Amino acid sequence: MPHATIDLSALTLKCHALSDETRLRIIDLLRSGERCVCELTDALDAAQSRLSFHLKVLKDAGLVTDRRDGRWAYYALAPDAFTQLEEFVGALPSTKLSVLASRCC
Amino acid sequence: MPHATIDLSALTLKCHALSDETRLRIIDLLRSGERCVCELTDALDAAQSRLSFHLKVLKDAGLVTDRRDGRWAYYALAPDAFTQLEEFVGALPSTKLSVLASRCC
DNA sequence: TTGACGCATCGAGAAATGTTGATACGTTCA
DNA sequence: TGAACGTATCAACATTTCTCGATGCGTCAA
Repeated sequence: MPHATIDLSALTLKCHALSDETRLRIIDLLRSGERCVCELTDALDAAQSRLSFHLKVLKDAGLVTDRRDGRWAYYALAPDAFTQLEEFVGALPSTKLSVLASRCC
Repeated sequence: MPHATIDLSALTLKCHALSDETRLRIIDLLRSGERCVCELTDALDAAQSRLSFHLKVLKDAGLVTDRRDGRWAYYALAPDAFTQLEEFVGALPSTKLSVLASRCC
């Protein structure tokens, strides 16, 4: 009962999403505003299916949002998610995980 | 030349270290002070080689330090590393990756 | 010096993650 | 309607990560 009940999946999802170079580069490109997938494939010189895969990881983690416009899909950062994760990482050395997991992300 | 020169390994190492439930639980146990490996194996009910593996991941990421005392190895959190990572995550949506990578972590 | 202990490391296998090319789906425009 | 486009998804494979048991090394105590 002690730790078996804590759900850490939301936390590990977010951290995992930031643990890949391609995804950090995507975030870097979205810093200046939303981009469609084709702009990202051009900028990163990566296959389109690869970008879709990584964008899904980022979206499932809640770090980006997507928007459909005609045949284009635009992705943008979700700044609040970064703020939450920032607080989580900062509090990690001093706050009980059970508290963080329930409060955060 | 644009992004090929940025070394993101230190950043991805740290984020990857936080993307695993076992390692988050280790951090949770180290919150109240340093612990030897055998205390962690007891608390987490995990094989000793498994703990050593995850402790190495955390250590390579710079999130924990280790200290030898006789036949025991004591691990402790490295709070500064969490502070740095906290700042990195918070700055990510607004600061160029090249700047973050060179400054941070 | 020998044996028990605590820990790191290794190899092998299992599981998860990432990549690639192909295909399918909805949209736009002729 | 049909063809070109942008994107998501899939299957297959490659790569990485994790787990487990075994082994080896240093330390301590008898």
